[in-house]
Amino acid sequence: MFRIGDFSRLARVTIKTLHHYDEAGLLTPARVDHLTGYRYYAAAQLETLQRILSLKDLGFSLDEIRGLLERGFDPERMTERLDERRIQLLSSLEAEQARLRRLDALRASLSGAGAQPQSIPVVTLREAAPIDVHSRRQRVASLGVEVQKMFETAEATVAQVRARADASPFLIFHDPEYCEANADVEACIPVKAGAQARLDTRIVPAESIGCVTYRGPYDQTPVLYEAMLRWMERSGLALAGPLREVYHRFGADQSGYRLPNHVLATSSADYVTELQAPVAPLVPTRGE
Amino acid sequence: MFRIGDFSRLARVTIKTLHHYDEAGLLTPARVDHLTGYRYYAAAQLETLQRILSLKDLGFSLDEIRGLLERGFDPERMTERLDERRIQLLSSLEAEQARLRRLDALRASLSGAGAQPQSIPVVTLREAAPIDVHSRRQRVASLGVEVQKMFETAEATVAQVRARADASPFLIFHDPEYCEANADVEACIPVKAGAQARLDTRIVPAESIGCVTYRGPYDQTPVLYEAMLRWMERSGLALAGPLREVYHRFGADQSGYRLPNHVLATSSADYVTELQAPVAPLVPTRGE
DNA sequence: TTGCTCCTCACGTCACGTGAGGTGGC
DNA sequence: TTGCTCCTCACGTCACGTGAGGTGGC
Repeated sequence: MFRIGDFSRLARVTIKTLHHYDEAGLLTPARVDHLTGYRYYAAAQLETLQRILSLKDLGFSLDEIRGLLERGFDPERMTERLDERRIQLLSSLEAEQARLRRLDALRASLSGAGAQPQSIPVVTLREAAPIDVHSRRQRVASLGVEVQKMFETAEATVAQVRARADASPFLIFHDPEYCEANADVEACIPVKAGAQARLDTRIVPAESIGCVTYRGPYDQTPVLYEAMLRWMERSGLALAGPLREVYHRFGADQSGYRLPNHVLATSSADYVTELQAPVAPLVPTRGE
Repeated sequence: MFRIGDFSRLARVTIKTLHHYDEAGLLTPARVDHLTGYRYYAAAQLETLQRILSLKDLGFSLDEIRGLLERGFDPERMTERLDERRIQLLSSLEAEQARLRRLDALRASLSGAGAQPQSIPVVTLREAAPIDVHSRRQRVASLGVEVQKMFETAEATVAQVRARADASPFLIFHDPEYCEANADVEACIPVKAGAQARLDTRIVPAESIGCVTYRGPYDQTPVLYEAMLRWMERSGLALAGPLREVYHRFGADQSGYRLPNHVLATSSADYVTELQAPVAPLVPTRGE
């Protein structure tokens, strides 16, 4: 039998940790003195503790460890849990590597001449979920009235079958380079899942995207597109799909459909627009 | 001005996060209605929020971010912080990769025939700090009385100058393979830092070591040595220095010196011994 | 007897999440 | 007027860390 202090020294954990494992029902002392409350541990419990610490090191929570150890040892369940953890670990490894790339990018941009608060990126990287849309695609002479018309008719069509989802409409630029004249564009209206029966829909797939949001008239897009490209370059990312512009707040005609008030702007100064660029790492990430 | 709900949607954070940043003094709303307490955010604050999120993503705490952003932008301080974070990130990346190797090792040992609770390793990996010792090294015919004598005289020598540190004595096996006959061994007594003036000392350097602790007579060492080797192989680790055995609780003569009671055992059944193997990854870890 | 070990509350950490219960805005 | 948005407590999360204040053991 070991007193808690000796036991903790041998296992190189704190007494508080042992208290905690006792409370959590993970490792109950072999004997507890009824009068003094002193905890005494058996030599064999040193091994149990090491197993607990091994599993904790692999990233399991104390609850999971209790589940894995308490009712006998089930190698199959253990294998399953390990496989789950493996996947989590791999993706967190990739995430950390991406983080490191972004950190290096920021560092590099600071050591350049124009070190300014502007160096801290406003572009954010996120994983976009797949989204159902009703869309119309065509080539337009310029990004003006023609595009507006595409959205109006698409909105009206979706409104007729009451399939509008509560998400912002967006425009996809299908040309390899962003261009404003003679552009191949697709106007997309998010629709509810399950609207395929009543409507011509397609799914915009899940992607990693870089995003920047800005307020004001649309003429800022080219500037932000440049900023986006610089960010991608510094972050070690490459364009992996067509660019798109999401309209969070905008002006609309509303003939044949109705939009909630909070998405409508009366002045172009109040427009809220987001530029999105699907991206993929230039350096392929190491997986298996 | 945006209401908090719109602002949070645009930035893809929760309202609660904005509340939290307000409380933390990180991002105070441009205007707060005195009557209703409603928070209103300016369009320019969207950028500030993105910068905050960028830095948070790189792993900075909210406190650190406040420090970096609040009193003007200091590129030098930022660069310093980034460099610190870079080091942390690199080492956590290495740790995660090692974790993955250990997970795979455990997984492999489970799919083998003898899937048993024993598969969960009791060997633990840790970083040992450098340690000052007084030692004597010699070749001994067997690991018995001769070794004991080495420890007794070393303890007595250390005791004379009152330089004993509160740590367990250990034996280093200098032969390339663990052997019990005609072995080149070194008995080490931990001493206080600053004892070099009065005593012949050396420093056992910092190392990554695999450890197993057991209780009972010394005859278990060979068995645990085997277990240690199997663990190293599965974990992708190689022996990187001489093996050692640490005596946490043992029998002693105490002629010419005194040990605290809790390290003394009256029966060999109560001995507590730890086997330590300095290790290094077989696959060199990727750094820069 | 003295100092050391151990005990049980109770609160803190970090970045929010999750209700409860209530009020303002369109 | 109704439903929606927003508000402020207040407590929970996870694996312990950090005292406070007190008692047993050698």
